[in-house]
Amino acid sequence: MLDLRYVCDNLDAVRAGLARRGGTFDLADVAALAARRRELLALSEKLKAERNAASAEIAALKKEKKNADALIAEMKEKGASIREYDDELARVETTLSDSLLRIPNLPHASVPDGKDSSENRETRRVGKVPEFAFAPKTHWDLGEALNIFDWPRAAKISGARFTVYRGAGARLERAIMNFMLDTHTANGYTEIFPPFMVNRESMTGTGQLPKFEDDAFAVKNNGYFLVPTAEVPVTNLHRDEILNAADLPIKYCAYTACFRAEAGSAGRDTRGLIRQHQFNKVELVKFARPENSYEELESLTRDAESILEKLGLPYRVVALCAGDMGFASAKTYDIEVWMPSYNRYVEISSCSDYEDFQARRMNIKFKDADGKNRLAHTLNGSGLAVGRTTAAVLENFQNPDGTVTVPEALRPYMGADVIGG
RNA sequence: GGAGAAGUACCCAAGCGGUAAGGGGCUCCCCUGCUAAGGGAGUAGGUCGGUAAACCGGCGCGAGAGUACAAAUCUCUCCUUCUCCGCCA
Repeated sequence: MLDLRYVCDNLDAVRAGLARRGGTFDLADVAALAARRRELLALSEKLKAERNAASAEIAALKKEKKNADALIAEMKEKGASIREYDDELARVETTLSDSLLRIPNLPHASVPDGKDSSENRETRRVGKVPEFAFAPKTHWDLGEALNIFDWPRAAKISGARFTVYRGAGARLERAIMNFMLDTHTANGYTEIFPPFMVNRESMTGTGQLPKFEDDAFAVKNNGYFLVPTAEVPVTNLHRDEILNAADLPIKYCAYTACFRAEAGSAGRDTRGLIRQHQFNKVELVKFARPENSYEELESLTRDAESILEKLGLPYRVVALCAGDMGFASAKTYDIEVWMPSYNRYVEISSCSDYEDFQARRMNIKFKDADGKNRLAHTLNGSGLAVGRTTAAVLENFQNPDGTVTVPEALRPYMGADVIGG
């Protein structure tokens, strides 16, 4: 959520920033509602001050057993006016906050212009893309031949876009998860294991609601949502809190299963592990001081990349252009791993600085050196998507005979050097 | 799932229609070689508005609604915690 006062005082700058994302937003409405809100507040508060003074008088009169009927009658009328103002105020504030909650974040100045992913800017490329002396297989063909994935049965017990892992496949997924968590905790991130269902307030706090309700799975009998990412429960840990400034930056890592409706992506990535209704992910979350949150974004991105480096998987980092960024983000780097079956780099992590956009929704502050409360900055990034990492390991380390060499870093977790054979 | 109890500040806690007691802690001061003890004063977070500040005002007793001139106090709905019962990995 943008700061209402800032929006009203800088209408043109805000319009220009939002225009970089594409789409149009009716800010005139917001400004008009904000002005009306201030008017109503002034009217209502003046009467309330009078009422408070009169209440004290009435109490004093009653104590002295004197008649207060005239004053009470007068206050009765004022009370009716207060109610009218407050009713309109409530309507104005509801509309206003609903509008604000649907306006995306402003892109940071360093974010490149552009309308979609074709205009993202490559920042760096690491590792060597493998050249196979044989025709490499896709991870779904490899997986079926090795009997480590069972999609027909996943479809039977659940439906499309679900996977059953078995044997070495299940073990590999778990090995990768543990390797990621161990790496991040060794690097100063505190491990969190949060609930996989959250309430509406949490989904609103990180920005999934109210605008993107169709993308989430809602639980029918209690109104909870299945988490689309650990970002939601973990960032909301500190909702409505004033953090100790000395504790910043706070760094968390968390594994959760992630659940996404994938509305609107019918027909895309229908085979393999790339796009699932349920997938595993290890997430990194930071709470930072505003003055160095962009440094924290750089280091968070590096921390996510370190997983790919340790595994020996080739990847690149791209800075998303303004038109391709997520709703709440001020700046995003995607990390893309080389996926032989796609013959291109495929997103495996998205690292974002939200500045105070989420913190304002969630009311997350910290006490400054001069004792003032300021909004914290929140950041997060996948560290990494586990299923896509499994796919990348299988494809990049496959051998001509259909076996897969286990990367060195995973061997202690796998208890094996090779899958199959 | 059933029955009961409770939610007031950093902590404990009183108040149960008429401007939010008290204690601990914390901050400052006094008193003492130092410390401890003692004495005094201050201490309702936040947030919204006038307005950038001083200052003034609105809201605030778990959340939201209602009754009333006036709500921590009365009514309703919800949330959380605790106790007992039931069920359960």
